[in-house]
Amino acid sequence: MTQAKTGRGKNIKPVRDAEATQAVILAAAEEEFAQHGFTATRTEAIADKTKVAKSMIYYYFKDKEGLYRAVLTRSHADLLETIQKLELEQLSPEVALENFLRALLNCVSRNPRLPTIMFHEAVQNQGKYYKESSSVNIDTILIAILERGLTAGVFRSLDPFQAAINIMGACLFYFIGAGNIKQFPQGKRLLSKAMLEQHAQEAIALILAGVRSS
Amino acid sequence: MTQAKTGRGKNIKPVRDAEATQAVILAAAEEEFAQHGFTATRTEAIADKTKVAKSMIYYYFKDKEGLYRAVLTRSHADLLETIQKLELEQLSPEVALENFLRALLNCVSRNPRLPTIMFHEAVQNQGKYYKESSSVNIDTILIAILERGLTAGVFRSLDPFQAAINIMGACLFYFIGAGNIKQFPQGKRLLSKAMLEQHAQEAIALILAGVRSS
DNA sequence: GTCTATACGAGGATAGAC
DNA sequence: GTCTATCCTCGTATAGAC
Repeated sequence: MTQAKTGRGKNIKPVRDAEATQAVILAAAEEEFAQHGFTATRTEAIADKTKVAKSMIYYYFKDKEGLYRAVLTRSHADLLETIQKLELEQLSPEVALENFLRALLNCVSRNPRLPTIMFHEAVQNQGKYYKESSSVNIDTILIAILERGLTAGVFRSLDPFQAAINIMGACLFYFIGAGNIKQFPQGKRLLSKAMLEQHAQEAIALILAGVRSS
Repeated sequence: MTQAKTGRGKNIKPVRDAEATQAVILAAAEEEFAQHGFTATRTEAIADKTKVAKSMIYYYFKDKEGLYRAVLTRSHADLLETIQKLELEQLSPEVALENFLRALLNCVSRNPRLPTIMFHEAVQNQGKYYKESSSVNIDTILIAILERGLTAGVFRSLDPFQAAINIMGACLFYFIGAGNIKQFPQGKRLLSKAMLEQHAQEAIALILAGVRSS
């Protein structure tokens, strides 16, 4: 997609690649929306980051809201596909749960902006756009796994709905709190590869131990 | 503090109570900041909600940022005091953990805006104001409990730092996701008294089972 | 202490040249 | 397709009467 720039006489500027430009805008928008949410994000901040003109946003995405929708759907679709590919219904509840968690954590580790995007959407917009962008959601999938494990007797007695939320929290809060947490004295780099892997391990261990029966 | 209004001739308006006005503004601001975060909150929205003039915000709190700081410090202090009163160092790690969780969940159940305020602060402002407003933080307290339990051998082998974050997540994500979650088909009222109590129970059970050794 | 009216800057969106 | 220049609304903050 990103073919060679059509740089003739002048040294850098003229790019002229519709797809590339859109991709660049989307990437920058994702960062900005992830940090600030819809309202507080400035279109100019996105433009500055991309080094394309602000008006390109309106050319490709109509307005700020259109761009927001685009970011939201893309992020969410990415996560949802990954999870659905696992075909968790085929597996035993314990294995299904572990695979689910591993995939989820892997996905958000690759794109740590995802949790904060969803968070902003949930809090600021009360899930308005979120709802539009998908019929199925991942919580439902997790609930189903927990229910199967309950009836099979491999999980301890718990409320699937409540447990699903708390499990998601144990996985995702890390990314949401990252900004705050890095202010701590020890000043660890939470999004380094090593720390992300450790987080995945720790979260999975906590959850599996937390739901197992006996 | 909120003494009788000095309503003479006219039917409602003239209140003239500095403390009361400040309190009203603070309460409204807390709601708005909790939903929208600092930047996206409109001072006018706060004023509309309070039915006092917008300029009162500037009179009492200098500017939007001053008001934000006030909200943040108050929320945080409330939570921190509650936890510190427990004198957890005196207790065994298991009991300390359970009391900690119970107090935390009780506190945020009474004020469900607290988690979203802290979250916005973490994500949008990277914990800038948060850091100012307190030297100690609750995560540190939780980490200490986990470390004590580790050396005592009552908790399974885990990383206290990582575990503390994930535990907080299991408790608080419920409130952060509430906006999104209520869009679900079943449409439960997540902030009803019954549901909040169930959440506390479920979260505590999950965490205790998750950290216990053997 | 409280209100109304307003100044002023920031930011979303568009026009039109290239 | 991309840019620059510009319009105009919205939102913070202040002035000044009561």
